[in-house]
Amino acid sequence: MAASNRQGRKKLEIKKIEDESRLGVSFTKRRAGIMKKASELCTLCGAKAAVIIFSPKNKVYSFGNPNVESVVNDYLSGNPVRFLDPRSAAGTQQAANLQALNEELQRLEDLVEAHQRQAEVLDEARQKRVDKGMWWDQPIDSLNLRQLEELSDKMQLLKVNVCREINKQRTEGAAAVADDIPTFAVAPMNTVYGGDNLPINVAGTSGGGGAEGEIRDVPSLPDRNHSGASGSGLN
Amino acid sequence: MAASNRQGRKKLEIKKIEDESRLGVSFTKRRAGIMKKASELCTLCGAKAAVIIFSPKNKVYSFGNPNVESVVNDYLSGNPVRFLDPRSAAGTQQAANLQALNEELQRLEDLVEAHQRQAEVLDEARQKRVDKGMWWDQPIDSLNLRQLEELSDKMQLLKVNVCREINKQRTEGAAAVADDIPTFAVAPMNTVYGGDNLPINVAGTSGGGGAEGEIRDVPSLPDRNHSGASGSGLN
DNA sequence: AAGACTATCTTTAGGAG
DNA sequence: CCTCCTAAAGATAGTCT
Repeated sequence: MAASNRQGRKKLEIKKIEDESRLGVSFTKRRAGIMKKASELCTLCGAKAAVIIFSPKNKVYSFGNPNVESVVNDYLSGNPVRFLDPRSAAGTQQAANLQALNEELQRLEDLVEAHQRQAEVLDEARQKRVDKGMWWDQPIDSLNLRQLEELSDKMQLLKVNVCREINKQRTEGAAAVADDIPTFAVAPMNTVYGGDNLPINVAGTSGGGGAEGEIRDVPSLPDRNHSGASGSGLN
Repeated sequence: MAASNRQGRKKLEIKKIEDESRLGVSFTKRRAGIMKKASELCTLCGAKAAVIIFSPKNKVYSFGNPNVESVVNDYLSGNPVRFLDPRSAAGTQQAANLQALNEELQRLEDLVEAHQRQAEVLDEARQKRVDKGMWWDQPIDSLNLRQLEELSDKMQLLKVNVCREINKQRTEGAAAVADDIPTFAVAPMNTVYGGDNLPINVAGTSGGGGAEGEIRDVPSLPDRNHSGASGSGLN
């Protein structure tokens, strides 16, 4: 009914909306829009895509074709990781740090590999023993256990080194960043920040206004078939 | 240029585009559109978001605010815990890096702890059973084994993330920070850090773009399923 | 807070260079 | 592969129910 004097859309500057209630409405509308666009892209072009959005209140919304996990997985595993190149910092103290870190990483990797092999062997071996009715043979997992502990040790070490390395880098570039940001530490890492005791999705980003975002464009990588589509209820 | 008979937009059905060349053009345009929308959503509403798109030819494109890793990590772990005050470096790229790294480190710590506990329990339990003469009880190490494999997976992931973060921090500083609307500039992540590009992951494409895609909306933590033994060792 | 409406702004198919 | 153009299709801010 009514007057036809309805207002139409007004141009909106792309900057943080301060009005909470409008922000919420816009968020909902735009979120839906993005999801729709993403699904259209998938349908039209046969692309695989994932969209993950955390509302300002940290609720999660996501879209994925064929599903989020698969896409994220491919993304993660498709980004080749190179060890750090000490040469780029040749002669500096950093070079030494990187060198140490690299060694740590290498050892870590070796361990992982060894463990994977070990796991296979273990499984196979046990299966074999079981098949033969030698289900009592058990010294095997004490070995397993030792490896596990070694692994833990290595991880601790890695963590320490990474912390130290990061701290060093941060101090060096302090000019730009300024301020005394809490230092990375191995021990006191339990200082929970964020205050609120939300059971799950809490994000402490509060103050941050920035919204630059990062965009990347990587050459390629073949992908593997992952199917599956889990359905999930809306909330 | 003769005729000014320019055609305007035509309605397009939302179904797979068969014409390869048109598909490519549409893909490019729509992909850019989605990225833009996502960044606008982040700016307007202060949301965190990540978009990952695989072209039909499996090239990867992504957007993330504050960065893909962080959002994906939060999505995967469902519990963003902050240990550093993000505000101290609010808005800077470093803040994002530190945050992501911190998350990884926390997870690492948790893993180590869990495994140490596990190791103790295992050892104790077995000892107890052995003492009681129940040396036949062995289902225990099948569990052990599963955990081991999961651990390996996580370490792999950890390594990836740590490496990337470190590299990012090292290369930063020279990188001009484009202000303004996030330019969808290409940041060649694959640029060699260690020397050369190694062949990385493989995966079968099977362009089957299904169709639908899955949309989810959860206030709580999503499932953390990511089994799949991705083959190949990147790195 | 959820829909409906509408005027307007934004995206993009198709085509040309 | 791009960029630019046009005009139609689509998304949506503001408003009212």
